[in-house]
Amino acid sequence: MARHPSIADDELLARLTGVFQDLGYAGASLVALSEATGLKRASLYHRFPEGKEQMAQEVLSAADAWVSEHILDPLKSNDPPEVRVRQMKKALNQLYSGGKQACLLNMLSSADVDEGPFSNHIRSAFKAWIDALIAVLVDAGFEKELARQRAERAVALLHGSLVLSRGMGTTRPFKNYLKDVERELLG
Amino acid sequence: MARHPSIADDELLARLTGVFQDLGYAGASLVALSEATGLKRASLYHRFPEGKEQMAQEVLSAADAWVSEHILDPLKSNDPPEVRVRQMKKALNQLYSGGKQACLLNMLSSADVDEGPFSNHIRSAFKAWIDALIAVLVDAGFEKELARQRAERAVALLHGSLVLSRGMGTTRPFKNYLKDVERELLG
DNA sequence: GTCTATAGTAAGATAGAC
DNA sequence: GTCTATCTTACTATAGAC
Repeated sequence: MARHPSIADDELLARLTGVFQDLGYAGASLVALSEATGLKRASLYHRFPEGKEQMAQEVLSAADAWVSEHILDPLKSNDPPEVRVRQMKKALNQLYSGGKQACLLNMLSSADVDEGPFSNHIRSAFKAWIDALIAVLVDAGFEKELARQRAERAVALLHGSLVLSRGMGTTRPFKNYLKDVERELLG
Repeated sequence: MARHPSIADDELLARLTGVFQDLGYAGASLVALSEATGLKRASLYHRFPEGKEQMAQEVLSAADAWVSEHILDPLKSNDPPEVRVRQMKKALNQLYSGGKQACLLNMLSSADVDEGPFSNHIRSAFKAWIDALIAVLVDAGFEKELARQRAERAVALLHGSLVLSRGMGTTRPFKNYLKDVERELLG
């Protein structure tokens, strides 16, 4: 028996994502990953032969794909800047569960001080996000260097609001961020 | 022999701090802590009988003391608001080594999802910081609710700039933050 | 594809010599 | 106060039955 997956790939990755978001890479033990997914450790190794590192890599890739579809692509659309930013806003609220979930990029940075297995991935994820925002701001009429500064600031503020939300045990900082992000960028 | 400490308490705590900042709580193994301090594991247990958790607690307390002396007290002084903020700026640059070091509060949050051993400490550290900034802003003439929002935003932006600096492998976000923090708060 | 059982390794922690 | 040596537990990973 059990010749078929007891959990779909999407759901599996979502559960793993949650564990890495909550505990970071070092803190995400196979026991925790196993309990979160309902799969025994050996079953996890069947799906991810290279173990925990592969799980984190695939979790990162899945997050990348989600962000591309729900955030970056909309930001690159031909809609007016305010519309594009508002779409990002909705997606961010989903991505971080209204401020209850930490950012994967922050939680997986812990693993690599100098050059870890996720450094390149994380760096390019941040860069892609900032670049997409720069394009929106340039479209909105901002001079390029100012656009870069504002975009970088908006991404920093987002991640800081998540750090603060987690640290203070309230989603208020994140919610305030969402409320102000449009003005923060375009105002 | 070896009847006297081979490393002073201050230096010891500083080294431990660095490890927790780089690796987080779960990632900071006793081997890493031992190598960073030059003390064997058994010697670390002699100084911290309750082990790793005690080390992290004392590291947090030492950071608290440093922040109180170099940031919070100056913020509570009678100097003009701009002077107080400029003092904070200098201290922040030291505390985070110009953006090369992550924030301890962020790195130790990973350990506790719901209520971990550091939650209260972290929460009150954030709160103390924000409250001190609120007082400065109120002194500068801002209405209280606006002061709270600006203070919280400045703290979030700081932590986000550190997340971004680490993730992108450049201290630029942090340096930009420092450059703008006075205007961000009082402008 | 999932499981139980188990190997192998690294982690946290202690005992006792100097 | 620091060390070597050791213990115990937890973690990562694999083997093989179903």
